Amino acid sequence: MTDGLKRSRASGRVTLGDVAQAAGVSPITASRALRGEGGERGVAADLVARVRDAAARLAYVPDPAARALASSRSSHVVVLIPLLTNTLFVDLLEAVQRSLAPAGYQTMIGVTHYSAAEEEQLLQSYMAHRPAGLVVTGFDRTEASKKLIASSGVPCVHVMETTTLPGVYCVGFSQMDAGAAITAHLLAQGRRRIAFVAAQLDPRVMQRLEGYRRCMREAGCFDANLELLDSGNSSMALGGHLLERLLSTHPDVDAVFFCNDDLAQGGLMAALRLGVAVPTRLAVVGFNDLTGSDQMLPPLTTIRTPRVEIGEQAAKMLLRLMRKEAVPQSSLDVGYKLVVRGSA
Amino acid sequence: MTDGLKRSRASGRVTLGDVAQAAGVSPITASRALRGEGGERGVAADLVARVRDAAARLAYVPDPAARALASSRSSHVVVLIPLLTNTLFVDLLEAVQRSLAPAGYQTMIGVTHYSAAEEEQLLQSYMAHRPAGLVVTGFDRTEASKKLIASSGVPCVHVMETTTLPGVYCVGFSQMDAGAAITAHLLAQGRRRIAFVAAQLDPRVMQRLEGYRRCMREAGCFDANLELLDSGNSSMALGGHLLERLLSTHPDVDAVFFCNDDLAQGGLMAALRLGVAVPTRLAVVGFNDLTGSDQMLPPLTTIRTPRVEIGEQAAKMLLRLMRKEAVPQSSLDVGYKLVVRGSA
DNA sequence: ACCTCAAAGGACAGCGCTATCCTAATCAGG
DNA sequence: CCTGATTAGGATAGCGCTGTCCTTTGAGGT
Repeated sequence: MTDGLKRSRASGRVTLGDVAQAAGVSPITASRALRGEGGERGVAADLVARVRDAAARLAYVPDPAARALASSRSSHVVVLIPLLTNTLFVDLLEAVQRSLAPAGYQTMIGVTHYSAAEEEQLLQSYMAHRPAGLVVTGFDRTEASKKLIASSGVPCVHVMETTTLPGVYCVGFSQMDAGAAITAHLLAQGRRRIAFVAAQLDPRVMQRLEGYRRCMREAGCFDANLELLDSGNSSMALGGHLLERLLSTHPDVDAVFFCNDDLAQGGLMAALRLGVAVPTRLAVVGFNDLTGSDQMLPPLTTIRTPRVEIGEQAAKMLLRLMRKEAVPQSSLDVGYKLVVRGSA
Repeated sequence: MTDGLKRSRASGRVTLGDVAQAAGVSPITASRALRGEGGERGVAADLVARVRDAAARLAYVPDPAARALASSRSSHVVVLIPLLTNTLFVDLLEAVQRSLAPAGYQTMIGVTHYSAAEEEQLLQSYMAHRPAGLVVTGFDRTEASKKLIASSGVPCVHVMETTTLPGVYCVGFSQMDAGAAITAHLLAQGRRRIAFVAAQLDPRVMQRLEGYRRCMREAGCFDANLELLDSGNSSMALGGHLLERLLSTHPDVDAVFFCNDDLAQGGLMAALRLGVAVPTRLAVVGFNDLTGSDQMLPPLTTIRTPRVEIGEQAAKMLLRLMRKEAVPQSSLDVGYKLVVRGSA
């Protein structure tokens, strides 16, 4: 009952109650006035102004913990990506974060290391935080994870791939089509013995492989021996090793499709080292258009994947879902782009 | 007053109260039993076991929001880094995250883009979350930021640089010494006209520059014209441009010290393109030992910066601070390592 | 046998906010 | 003029946990 003039709490923190008092309204009205964005629940404009003003004057900062406890929804958005060492996902992450921050959402990152089990565990622990939204990579996860997501009721957007399954929100592009497109480019250049070299065999890599196969079959050039799949982690060094191995076992290849740019960059450096002329003797293409690919010698022909746009669109979609607004389309294909440079 | 057998709450969530009831103790005892790590407040061992067992049986997951509200300390650790596109910081971040996760701390990332103003704003908004700890990069920040950190009482560890200021916790290494060390290596190879090429002129880059200057002066080789500083963002492309510019204006240089590996990698590719023999005609060194530097042609001589160890040690130090344990030393120098490869 | 003191467990209250129900006021239609 | 629908604002009651006392118990000293 002892009301100070400004701060009633012992903690010294400015609370919603202080703002309400300063504005001459009840705490609930202050709460509603401050939150009211868009689909607000009718608070008179002059009251809103008065509350806003009081909040600004007192430098009021809402307490996310109290808000989360009372509403059982936090201001966190959990983003689950396979790896932080692949700039692809870092770009995606940054785009999501940049798009969500202005709306007051905090991003929490989980790294799954391409492991469905690890993802499940991360989900389990992050769900305790009652996140407001969820962004996950691809569709390849355990049944338990899927159930966890579905039963939690937390809005979820899947990125990097697309599906036409109803009720599943996703932003991505067709990895298979992109794989086929760059293979077609090599075929159009007159290449016939085109190898597919891959590491880090995640679902998206396998889809690119399918695109490659489809295209090679249609051209009558398919040969299963031209596929070199390595389960190791993708890196420049591995790309170099794989190219050496490929050239020694299949000296007749005239083009290589590396499933990722870091492998391709390593391959390109190995070719330089070995004195293999690119693109004359051997055409080389990559995938993703990562940093540095345009600086190689020769510059790398690749598929530019729109991860920034994917991140932005996913954030936009998630924002709608979190606000319970209508989402125009649950599956968004943002396409890809063939970037032709010197290597093919 | 209606007590169900298992779940008393309408939300269906298993609460601490449920666990306490199942274990036959009061909620506070359950709370203490479950939290008690190390410096616990005497709860009998058998009770602890009973509570732990009950929690496991009911699959109890504590609510971070409720915990944060009641204790005014969340389980979040805020990590502020300049950039997410520099693998240096990503490695650091991942190490911190990996070290903190087992202790139950969630990492929240803030990207400052090398801007003290942006950092201040991030701090302001993140502090509302009452983080349990803080990891920040370097010491270069606004007075307001410093005050915000100090007055909040949130434990804070500074990374990448060190200081002997009392009461300031930091883990890093001497950027200046490292800069001097690699310059000394070039001098030892008989190089005399050693250029310093830099972009992204953050405080740490300037410290490397100071190390370079000190070393060059001592060797009687100092020439201010050999410094090429560019305020743009560091990238391979820029490294290439800068090397070209340098060679055209100062054809007599016999070595280049790039302040960061991405610049150096770009420089190396440019040298290949231009037909400049490395290291015969021109020695090239970088800094940080980033991904791909060992795959260049020739492989890049550089300073390996121990960002993973910095991350781990910073996390360890922060953990101690958060638990109010004694910290052996407030300033930890983890050193650096000269990695000699083909380019110098 | 008395008193003191420390240790273990519990009762109580409240962190700061919002969901939910409720009241008062406004307005159109018969 | 009355009724019922609609709206704006408020009172109440927690969300799930932990800080801060307070009570109980038993050991140890004299």
